[in-house]
Amino acid sequence: MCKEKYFETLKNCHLFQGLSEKTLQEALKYLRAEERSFKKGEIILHTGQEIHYAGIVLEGEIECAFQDYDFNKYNMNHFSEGDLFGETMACLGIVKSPMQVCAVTDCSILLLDFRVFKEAKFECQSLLTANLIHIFAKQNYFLNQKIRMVTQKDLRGKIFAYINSIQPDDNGNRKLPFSKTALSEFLCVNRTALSRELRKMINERILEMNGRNFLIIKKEV
Amino acid sequence: MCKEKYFETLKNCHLFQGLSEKTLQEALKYLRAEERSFKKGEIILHTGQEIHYAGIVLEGEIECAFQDYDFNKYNMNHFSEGDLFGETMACLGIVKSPMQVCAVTDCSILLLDFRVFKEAKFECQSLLTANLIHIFAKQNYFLNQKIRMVTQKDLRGKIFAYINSIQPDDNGNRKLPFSKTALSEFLCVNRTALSRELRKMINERILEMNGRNFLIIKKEV
DNA sequence: AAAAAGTTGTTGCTTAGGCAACATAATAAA
DNA sequence: TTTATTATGTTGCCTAAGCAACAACTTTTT
Repeated sequence: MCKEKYFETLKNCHLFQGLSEKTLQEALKYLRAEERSFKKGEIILHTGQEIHYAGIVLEGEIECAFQDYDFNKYNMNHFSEGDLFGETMACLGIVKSPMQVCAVTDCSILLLDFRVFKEAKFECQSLLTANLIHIFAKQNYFLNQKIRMVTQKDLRGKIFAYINSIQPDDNGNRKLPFSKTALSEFLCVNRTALSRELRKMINERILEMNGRNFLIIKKEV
Repeated sequence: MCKEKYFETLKNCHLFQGLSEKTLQEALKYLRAEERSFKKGEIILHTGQEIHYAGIVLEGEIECAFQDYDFNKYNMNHFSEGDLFGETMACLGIVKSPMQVCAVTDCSILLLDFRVFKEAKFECQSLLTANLIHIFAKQNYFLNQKIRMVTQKDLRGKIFAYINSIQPDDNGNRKLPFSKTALSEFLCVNRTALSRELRKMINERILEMNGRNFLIIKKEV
């Protein structure tokens, strides 16, 4: 369970706002709280690693980032003492982390089992809140994806990130859900530049395009 | 209250998942649901307009965007039938909308008063969920801001968007909470390019810089 | 079916900004 | 204090991608 030492930090954490010491203790038990320590530079959560927990930073600094095949790092977020992280994945029930969490300094983390939030009771209000939480988590996830796409360093990276995010059908075809003009707006790039880059990718046999259908031929290594 | 016509849409909306027809009716009453219609191209919510409501798209398509002083549009999100929007602002209690919501096609919207979600009951679980919702809303807001920054079309725009987001002290000074190197990572730009652009802005007397302290002299018009 | 509105592709021109390569401060660690 | 380490600034080179201007095609509206 949680050490006395971090009590103040927890009381100031938004998640526990308004709770008395006694109920805080109950809440921690309810959430199966567990403390972990990490050294500076240590990876707290690897890309692809399974997660069932959210975490609170008790001490130190951590950061959250996407990492590419070519080890480009896309900075997403910094967390310091009292911050909650990982709640999106935990609430969405995504078990394989799409990003990496890493210790910027030596730090101490409190793990919380967020699966309990999904045990909704069947009266109207708690159902609504459970649903709302799910919506938030989804929206959050979407925004993360969007940031990931728009921060790719070149147009090709953005295109790839987007097309990859579309679920392929049985033949590996990925259908663009809207016009290419809309895609350029979504990716915040110039439409004609998008058109040009797509042409290039097709000429280089990286991609096949048939109207709004895409087929990835050669994965970027 | 809500027309029969849209009952199916509402039942398929994630917010109301798991509710019976009867409880759905109760929930709508509880949330003070009101229907509104908009024509294609019409603005549903202006930048800066006061909001106390979230909304569900009953019919049609809408889009959500930041709009700049120079009328550049930063596409954020599309919503279609059954989608919930505006919940972040509603939950955060931000009354002046930082973005514009606009009808892509003729549409029908159901307004919901989300202030009720904040009437937390004082038992542990409902408090936790209320807090979690707040955290989500904040995180969401943050991600929106971040997208807004990284999608600015030039470096100067990104810098401006970032510096503006820092609360100034009484003298109008804005203190960078981290190193400039970290800023370049956060904005996903090249560090040396950032350094160069800051130099330019200082030479043009747009900005004053003193270590990590910034003073905006001339606001972009 | 005609007109209007929207989508897609193409191709020059131009430049913002990424990158490399360096120097110098400022902090932190030994 | 000395030595690492990390932060910051500068500058030249070069290319990716924004923009304008156009043509052709599709879809929607009347």
